[in-house]
Amino acid sequence: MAPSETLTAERILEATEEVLRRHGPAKATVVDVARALGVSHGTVYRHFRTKATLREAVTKRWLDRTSQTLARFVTEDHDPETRLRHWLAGLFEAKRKKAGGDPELFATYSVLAEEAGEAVSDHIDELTDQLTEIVRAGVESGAFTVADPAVAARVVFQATGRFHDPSYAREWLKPGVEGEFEAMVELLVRGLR
Amino acid sequence: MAPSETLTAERILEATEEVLRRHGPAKATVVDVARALGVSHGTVYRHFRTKATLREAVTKRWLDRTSQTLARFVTEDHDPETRLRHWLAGLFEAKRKKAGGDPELFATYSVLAEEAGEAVSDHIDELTDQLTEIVRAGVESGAFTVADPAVAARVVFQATGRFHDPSYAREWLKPGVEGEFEAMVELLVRGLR
DNA sequence: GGAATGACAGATATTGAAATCTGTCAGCTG
DNA sequence: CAGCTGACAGATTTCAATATCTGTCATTCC
Repeated sequence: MAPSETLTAERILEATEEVLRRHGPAKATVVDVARALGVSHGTVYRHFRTKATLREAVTKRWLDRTSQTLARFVTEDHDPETRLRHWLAGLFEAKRKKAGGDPELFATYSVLAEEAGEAVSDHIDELTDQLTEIVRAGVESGAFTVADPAVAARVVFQATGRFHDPSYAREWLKPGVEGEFEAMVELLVRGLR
Repeated sequence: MAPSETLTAERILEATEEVLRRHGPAKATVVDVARALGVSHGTVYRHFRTKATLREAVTKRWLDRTSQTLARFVTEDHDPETRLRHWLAGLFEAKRKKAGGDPELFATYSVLAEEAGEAVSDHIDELTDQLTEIVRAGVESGAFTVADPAVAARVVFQATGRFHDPSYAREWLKPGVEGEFEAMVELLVRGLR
């Protein structure tokens, strides 16, 4: 019962990510994944009903990594405004690092995210919930003044889209983005106070 | 010297738009444009050096229509905050109307805009300049308090990207966008004051 | 008997040959 | 002679035949 002999969903997802890294989103097939695992493709279909399901699962896994990284800023030991600034900076930083560090893999996952409508909107909901939590704390402490924290959080998330939406990834390399990001956060924080 | 006998750049652009409307961005060829005008394609090349130049010109023409629509809000007879609100609402309205009224043509121009890097960034510069003008007036009247109107204008433009960037066009149909837009403008205006 | 296999049908992707397009230019035309 | 034409070379696109892939399931294997 060595791990290499038990075929789990997790092992399939690892192999899928590897195949995606190698072949890219257009050419990565279920047959490739099965080959990488040394099983027949029918076996992969026993764990994931369709290719789309498999892709969505691997995408969700990728998105969840970001959510988890950011979760710590929500409960951080700072005042709400600082937590908000850290959370936004953390989101931008995380995305920029992913995009800059392995551009091909990032492009691959951007394509997958395009397909995986629900996984993405769930992810956005999760991030917005985290933001809402911070804004709500700010309202309670009197640092922020907004009618509805959930609405304010969504607006802040959307306003900063340029710094986390993958379709703007190429902008993240330009000199001056850092300054634009600072100015954006400044304006939004002022609007919340 | 009837207009139908004089081949001007403008007539070529009209024909190009018509061909794009009919065939879409992928299949619209210079030969099609020449055929629509009843001339040889060599003649079209006399007015536009390349197909890319022609496409960029027709894109610029399309973008300029929006710039002109919005220009009137800059000098409108209202206080700066109202002008800002009108300008932003006008931008959203104009884009949404274009996208909703003729989705295929909008999709066609979205593709063209993707290719025409410089025409688009010029257009964005022009819109940002208009916004800067309004923000500057607001700072002078004491309605707004910002260090640099140009920076603030760019941030406001970027923050509202979701409501004017063509890549978000499908979001514009969802119920509730109107409310999201209002909330966004509210937060930004508060941040500027 | 529960998990894995591999043959299969229909859908999708690849390939290479033929058709069309882009951009040039020498010559025609009014 | 200024503006237009159409033939041309090289690049790109189309199309149809071929190969591969997706998803199923009767059978095999441990």
